[in-house]
Amino acid sequence: MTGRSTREHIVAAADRLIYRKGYQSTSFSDIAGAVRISRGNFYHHFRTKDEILESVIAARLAATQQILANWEAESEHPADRIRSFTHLLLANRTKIKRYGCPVGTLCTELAKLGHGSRAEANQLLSLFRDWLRRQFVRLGRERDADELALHLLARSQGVATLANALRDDAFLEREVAQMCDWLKPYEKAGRDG
Amino acid sequence: MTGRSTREHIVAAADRLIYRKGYQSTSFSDIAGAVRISRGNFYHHFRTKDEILESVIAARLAATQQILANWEAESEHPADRIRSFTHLLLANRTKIKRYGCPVGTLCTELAKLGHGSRAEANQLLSLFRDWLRRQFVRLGRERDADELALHLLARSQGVATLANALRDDAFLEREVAQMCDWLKPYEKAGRDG
DNA sequence: GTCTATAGATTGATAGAC
DNA sequence: GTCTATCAATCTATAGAC
Repeated sequence: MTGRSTREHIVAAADRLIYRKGYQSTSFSDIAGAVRISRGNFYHHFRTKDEILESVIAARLAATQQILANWEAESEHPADRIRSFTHLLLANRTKIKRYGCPVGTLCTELAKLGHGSRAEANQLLSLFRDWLRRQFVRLGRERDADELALHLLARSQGVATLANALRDDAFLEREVAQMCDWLKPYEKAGRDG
Repeated sequence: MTGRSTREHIVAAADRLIYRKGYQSTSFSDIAGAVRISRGNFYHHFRTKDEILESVIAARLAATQQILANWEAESEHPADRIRSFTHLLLANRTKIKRYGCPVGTLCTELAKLGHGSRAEANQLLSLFRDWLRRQFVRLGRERDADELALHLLARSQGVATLANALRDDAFLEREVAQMCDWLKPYEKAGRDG
């Protein structure tokens, strides 16, 4: 029980607040209040607000890679792994209904702000995209694996956006089930091949 | 040629800026600069920034209803009308790649801000939802017309989100084509019934 | 109806004591 | 490493002259 460093506390609080309120709406005062430190103490750990964002994105990238690695460890068959991805929407349903997808909403906000960390935020999408692509390759879809990955990514983004706006549980469950239905033909082909 | 009133100019400029930069990022200075009036003059036309947002949403609701009415006038068959909806993504591709979907990004931002006009922004989604639902009813899908409408709405939201993040034209065209493919079975059933 | 001037709050960021 | 005090800029909003 070493306890996390102040820097780690700052990143964790900023991560949470940026997800809930958005980057621009999250002020130093907000983060300072959450971490219980003074605003001035911030600049001992980070030079600018943008630097905090960079650390938050880096932390999310690391966490995402961990999730993807876990899904690979939990299931051998690619179709099961892809289902783990779609079920993220169900596992995080409460937060998604309240705050949307943490990846999609950040990418959208940074795009509108013309923010310099937009590319780094997009890497979060790329992690899922590349991981899904590899699963479809293993299902024998080398030819269109990336298209299929982007299709599923887009579907889940759209579901998160509408689930957030409408706060509709039935819709969310229905769409996840449909994504799994959509996957079935590819799964069969994978087992055949 | 009566010319638009100052108030209309303000709403038009705010609409454009809110789409491009987001609501929170759009300041009175930004709008004043675009309309070429002083900041103080604002408050002769609107009491608060939130009131401008309300007017912008009202203008978008009116414009959306006009678009839907046009689609109905242009095509008699519901499937053709639904295709008009999906082709919005192509017609507005340049803006969507830069700024995302004006409806989805506004709903997402207002949800994160916990803004009072969130419900009004969601009415923009409802306009599309209800209109699509009516088209599916006319295709003989009374039972699941609303589900189908939400499905298509979610798909288009996801496509807009990813097209914005990735700035990928091929992806956008591919997904719109796939939405049209998805529609075909319902269209046939509609013609049969 | 438009302007200038300014209030009052908050923002990101800095300086320096402890 | 944490604090208080403060700066300069920006924001929404108001008051009042013209």
